[in-house]
Amino acid sequence: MEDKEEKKISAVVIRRLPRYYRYLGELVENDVQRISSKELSEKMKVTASQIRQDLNNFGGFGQQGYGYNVKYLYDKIGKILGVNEPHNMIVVGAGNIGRAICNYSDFSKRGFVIKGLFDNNKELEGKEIAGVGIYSTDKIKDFIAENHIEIVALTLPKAAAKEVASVVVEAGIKAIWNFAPVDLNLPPDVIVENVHLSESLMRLSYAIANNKE
Amino acid sequence: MEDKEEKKISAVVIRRLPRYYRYLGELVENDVQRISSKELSEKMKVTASQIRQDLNNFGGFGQQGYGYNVKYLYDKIGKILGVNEPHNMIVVGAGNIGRAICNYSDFSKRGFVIKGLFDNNKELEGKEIAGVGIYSTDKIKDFIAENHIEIVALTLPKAAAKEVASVVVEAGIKAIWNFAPVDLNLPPDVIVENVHLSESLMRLSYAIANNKE
DNA sequence: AATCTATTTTGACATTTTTTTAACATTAGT
DNA sequence: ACTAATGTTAAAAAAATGTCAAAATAGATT
Repeated sequence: MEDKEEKKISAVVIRRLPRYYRYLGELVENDVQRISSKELSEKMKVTASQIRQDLNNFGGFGQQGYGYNVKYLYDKIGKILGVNEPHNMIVVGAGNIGRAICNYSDFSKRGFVIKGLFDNNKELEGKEIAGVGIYSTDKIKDFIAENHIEIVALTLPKAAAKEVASVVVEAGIKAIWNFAPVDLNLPPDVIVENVHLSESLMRLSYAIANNKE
Repeated sequence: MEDKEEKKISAVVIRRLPRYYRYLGELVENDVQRISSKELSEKMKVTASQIRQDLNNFGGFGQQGYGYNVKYLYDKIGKILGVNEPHNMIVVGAGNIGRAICNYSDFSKRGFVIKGLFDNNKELEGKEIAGVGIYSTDKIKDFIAENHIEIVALTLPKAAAKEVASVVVEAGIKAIWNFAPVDLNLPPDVIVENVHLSESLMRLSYAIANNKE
């Protein structure tokens, strides 16, 4: 076994990285050259120790007595997160959320390129939204093969989401961004990132009910 | 100090509750009367121990030798999450995400009642989306006071989100559902639930980059 | 320009806290 | 009486925090 190097990074760490990335991006924009874990921790309201610990999972990006070079660290985290190279993506379901994703230019800035929007509504076929062409759902499989699609966003009702999920997995897709309120049970090598708005809202309502101090 | 009963429930537990609630809801729909933590754990792919542990944070809802009564447990969790009584809500920002929220009927089923949609675009004023009236942003403060609004959803660019956040907090709002890619730094008694789509997508791209096994 | 000193700050590790999993005694159902 | 399954306690694992030696900087001094 030559996998001695493969230390698995825990999910809680990964969950924090994009936030670091966002803050560092703002610093880059403001031409800040360097930052210490202490300073960053104050901005972000986490402990400096955690920031250093998290970063050291991937190697030492800082320098003692100096801190971190902002641009360098930003690029490093970007690379870790895989936003240094483009990812082709399609969206299935041309409802409001599907359209919102197509319209949201931040994704393409980060290298997430939306190649097509799919919907069962025949009337939409041939039209486009924010420059993204709309196609009939039955063309998904071919489209995936022909356009090197890596990510499929599902913005559909739950039954439809399940169906489409198995179709695209058959077509070789390994990454699904799921907005339907359902757990897609897919093979273990398929990654599903869920965005469950109802659950998010319920957490908020829990907090409201228990906000007495 | 008479707060001896106030054991703080950890955030990871709360994060799991809505998912239990969803599964139990499906069981209710399918007229399932009872379920054991073991059975539920197999469906949900978590340990039975965790389910029991989580539920026992709030008291014993089950019965030894029997399991849990589905409907009873469903209602109990619903009550814990605060979805047993309605919450009035407004959405600020009539872009795609704002409209998606207004259109999504599941929220109102759960008692989240959208009373108004606000936008700076004067042309939208007076119109409505999915039965929700659209108003000018400068009317927010009065509207909150007159309509007993509890939750404000912010579906705006980050600068605008920050501005509106401080306005609504001044108006007494304690719960914000934030879709803008920014950390709203608000007083500690104001709860912010973030939905950061870019961060979600980056976690997916991290997983893609590290999906070799 | 070189050297010294005080200060800063990382990376590593030790400790503490939290979270998860396992074990089991107890209770209810069959 | 036997089985099933909870609630609870204990153990294990994971995560967060605190500590500190080593390294580098920045400033002072020669």
